[in-house]
Amino acid sequence: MPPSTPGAPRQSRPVRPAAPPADRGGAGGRGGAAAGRLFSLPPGRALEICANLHRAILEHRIAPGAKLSEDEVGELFGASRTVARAALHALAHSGLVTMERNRGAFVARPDKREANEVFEARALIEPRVARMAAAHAGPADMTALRAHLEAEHEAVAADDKGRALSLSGEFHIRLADIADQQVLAGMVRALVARSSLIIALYWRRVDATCESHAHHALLDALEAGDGAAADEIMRGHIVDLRSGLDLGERPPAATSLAEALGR
Amino acid sequence: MPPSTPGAPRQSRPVRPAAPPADRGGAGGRGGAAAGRLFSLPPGRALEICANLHRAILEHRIAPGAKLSEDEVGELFGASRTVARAALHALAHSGLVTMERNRGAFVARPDKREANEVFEARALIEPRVARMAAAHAGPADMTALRAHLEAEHEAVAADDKGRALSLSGEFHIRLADIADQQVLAGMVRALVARSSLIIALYWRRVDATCESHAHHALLDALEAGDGAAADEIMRGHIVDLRSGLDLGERPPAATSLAEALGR
DNA sequence: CATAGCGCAATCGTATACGATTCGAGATAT
DNA sequence: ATATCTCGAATCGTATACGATTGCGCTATG
Repeated sequence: MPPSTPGAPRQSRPVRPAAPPADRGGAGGRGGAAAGRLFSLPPGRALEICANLHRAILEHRIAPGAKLSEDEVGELFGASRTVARAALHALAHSGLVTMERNRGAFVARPDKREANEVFEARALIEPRVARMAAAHAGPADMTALRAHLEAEHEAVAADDKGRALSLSGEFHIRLADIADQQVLAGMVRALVARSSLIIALYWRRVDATCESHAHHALLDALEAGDGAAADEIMRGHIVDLRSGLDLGERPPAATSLAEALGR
Repeated sequence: MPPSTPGAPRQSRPVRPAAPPADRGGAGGRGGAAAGRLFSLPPGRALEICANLHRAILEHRIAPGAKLSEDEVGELFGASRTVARAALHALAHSGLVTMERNRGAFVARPDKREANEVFEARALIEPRVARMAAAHAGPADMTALRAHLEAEHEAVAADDKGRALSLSGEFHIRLADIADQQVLAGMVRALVARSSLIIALYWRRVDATCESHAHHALLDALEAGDGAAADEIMRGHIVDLRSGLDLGERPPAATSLAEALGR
């Protein structure tokens, strides 16, 4: 319909937020359609923008603290400010951006305290999710997970940090979907997203990012249907992740801004 | 302040959705300001509408399934559709309303499955929160909690079901605030809100609603600084709550609509 | 030279307008 | 009498317009 009208003077490169419009759906097992929704937005342009920004942030293509002007976002995606605004609000609710009245939206910059809280929450929730996943995983799920790990390896091999991190987080989300717990899955989604911000700010370990063998171990536990093992492995994995953060340091000074996104 | 410009032809009484504009702040202990925010909206009219609808839903003044027309909500609160829309979106993000494209917003009607998931999540999260609260609670917190229990009793004595339920839920939120865990507190807030919808749909126990002595027992555990006890009591409390639901029954047919809110 | 006052540009908040979609009532044919 | 089709009202989705607020740079002054 209307969006195709590229003729408009609005050129401004589309910033190519990431890959094609490929939506992640598909592969997942029984998860179902509704379970995969990141935001509680009705399908539409706003959701598309939301998903794109979400990915861009998760892949560290936009730095924490960057300003997300409504005008800019709108023009960038060829939509009006109204739509951009809705997308930013959705992002704000998921904790990825903060909004200040009459000031605008900014990519969130979780402080040390919040970072600790996020990982404490993950340490509480995800082991249980892993346990449930072990109880629910079917052959199709295992196949999908194996393919996912493969993709993770490829990203690491290609030294594509952003994508590797993104996939690593997505692994946790897939587990939640397999566990067939939509409520917990929603929480995991939000926590993983915020974790990405935290990692962007406080990560200190330079070596193999999240490519720890924990994911493989989890796969094994799931295959064996060993819920207790999955629980324990996940707990250790989260603790390990947190240990890779430097939570004694003060948040690095606010980085420049939107221009840090490649402009 | 600014909206005083009543000159506009828009009269429509503000509908006084519930009680005075009393915001719940204050009493809470160290929680702080930011912790108490229900929605990630910048202060403004939208937040006010959001909070009002939120309370109305939590007090069962609006039934699950009721339609929330943008026009209607807007005129009801003397705001334009734009603002109403933002408020409804915020509510949708917190899971209290569902939005269907080109159809509108409706108060959510969690199905049996979702109800179970919500209480499973609460059974996982809240015991831990209670344990943390026991470790953090100070004298001021205890005083506030005692006052809160007092209010709960009063509401029950006055046979004000809606308010009693609302206060009962708020008790759980206060615990999360005392625990000084904003992330978990946010989750508890959302879960409590959804629980209210679930109770509206599936509650079967007619006797003393949530006025079980569990809250008193929790108070005692907190006072003694006994985290383990608080954990266990809370777990039992959640299980008890869930046992009061009839999750074998099919959701009652959708009630009329917004007019059920007293207008 | 440092500081306070002032004006302007940028951005957000809100309202309104118009096109698109959906659902339901009424008419018509079988 | 029932089922189907068509048309219309209601409601949402999106765009645009205007007023308000904020922050910043410039100028004037002690």
